[in-house]
Amino acid sequence: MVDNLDFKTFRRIVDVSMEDMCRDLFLGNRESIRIKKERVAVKNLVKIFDAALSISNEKGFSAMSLRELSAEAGLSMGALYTYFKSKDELLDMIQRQGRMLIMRVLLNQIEGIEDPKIKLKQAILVHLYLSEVMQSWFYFSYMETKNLAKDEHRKAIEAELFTEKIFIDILKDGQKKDIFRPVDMELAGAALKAMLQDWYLKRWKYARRKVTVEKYAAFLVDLIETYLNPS
Amino acid sequence: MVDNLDFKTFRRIVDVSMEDMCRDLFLGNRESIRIKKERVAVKNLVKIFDAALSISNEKGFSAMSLRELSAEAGLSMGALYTYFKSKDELLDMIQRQGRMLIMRVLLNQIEGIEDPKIKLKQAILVHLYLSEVMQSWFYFSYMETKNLAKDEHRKAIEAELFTEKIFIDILKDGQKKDIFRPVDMELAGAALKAMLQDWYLKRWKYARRKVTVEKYAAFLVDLIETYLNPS
DNA sequence: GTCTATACCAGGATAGAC
DNA sequence: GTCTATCCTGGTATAGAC
Repeated sequence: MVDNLDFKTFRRIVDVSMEDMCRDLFLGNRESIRIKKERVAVKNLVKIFDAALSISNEKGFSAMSLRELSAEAGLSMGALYTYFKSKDELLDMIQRQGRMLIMRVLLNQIEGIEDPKIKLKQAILVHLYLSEVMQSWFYFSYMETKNLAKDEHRKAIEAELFTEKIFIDILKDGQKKDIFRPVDMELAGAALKAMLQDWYLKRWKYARRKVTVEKYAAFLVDLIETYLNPS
Repeated sequence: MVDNLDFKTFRRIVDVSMEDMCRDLFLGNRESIRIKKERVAVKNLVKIFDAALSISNEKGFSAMSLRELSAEAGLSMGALYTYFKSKDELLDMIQRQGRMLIMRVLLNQIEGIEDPKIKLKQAILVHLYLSEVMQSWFYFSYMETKNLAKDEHRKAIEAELFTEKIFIDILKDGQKKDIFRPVDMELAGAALKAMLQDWYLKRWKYARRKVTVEKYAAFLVDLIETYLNPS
């Protein structure tokens, strides 16, 4: 039986940062990025991504002008365009890279757990902690999905359904093993997903009420377990 | 003891439509709207609002050009500007008018109910049914809140907290009367709100899975009642 | 690799004819 | 009340100097 994963431990064992994300991006797109030195490229990509998320989450990606982005990132317009070919491509890059990172961490942290109850809890904790560390990315991703080009839009929807399916599969497994009572697990999974998303979509609200991520996690686990307990 | 409000009945007894909303808007802003004939004004406002919601929900309000809006609404650019002074004002108008309508209906439909359990159910049903009828407005409102000017933005946040508080108050009342078990009602209210919002934010998902609003409502009531049942 | 200067176009907004 | 024609700002994108 594994102990509860707490937030501090999560941060220590899981390597997630803007820098990692940008390094992955650089290594995976060497051809299309005109800058060749890794140190320089990663440093600037971090500045660009940070600035883009910060401005976009304030006023929306399409309302962000590249002049603004250039000022906030501390790079000239010309320099920006050595990292991406168009504003739309920048949007795609941010979304794609974030999705990859999330999938990797989430799957990684729950694999090998057999007990559905423990696995469910672990998945909830990892999802919440991830969205706590990468809040600006999660918020951005949610809000800007509909502005993506068709192909990327489709992939974003698939990713959303895929993570939801991870939860639904755990729930169904638990039901088969008579650990959870028989309810509509598709709806339960959707509801769970909605509450997980609320954590990063309404961060201002929870911050104002001084709700920590661990308190929210405990509440969520309690709620879902109470609902699923055999009666 | 009241019977469950079903969706069909709701549609019959509650008068909500774009036209009503636009008539209210016209009557409340006679001075600032340059058109004087009610019939003409309301007809065109409906066309403008419908077009604006449809385009914005596809690609975002700030990405919608007024030329596009003018084409979709079937009015010239010049005509558009007799109904609002600027694109930003249009955004404010839509948001403000929708908020008023929702408050009116929601408060109206739950007032006078004493039993917390029945009142909670009624509030959930009314919220879901309202967002079903006005889905495009709810989606728009959620997605575009952050693009509002400072003052309207503040009001939108207040409205969000106000409706949440309606739920939290019912929950706390039930707890005081020992009908619900003692849990953190602020968190329960927030979670409930998140699931209510998911209904209009992820409509495509529920439509694809053929989940009706009444099925979703029943699920939500079951989930929250199970959680709150005294143990 | 990065900057400045500039091209070019689309956007919001309005004047004035009908 | 509505339309057409036009203004002008500010947007994305790039060329070419350093």
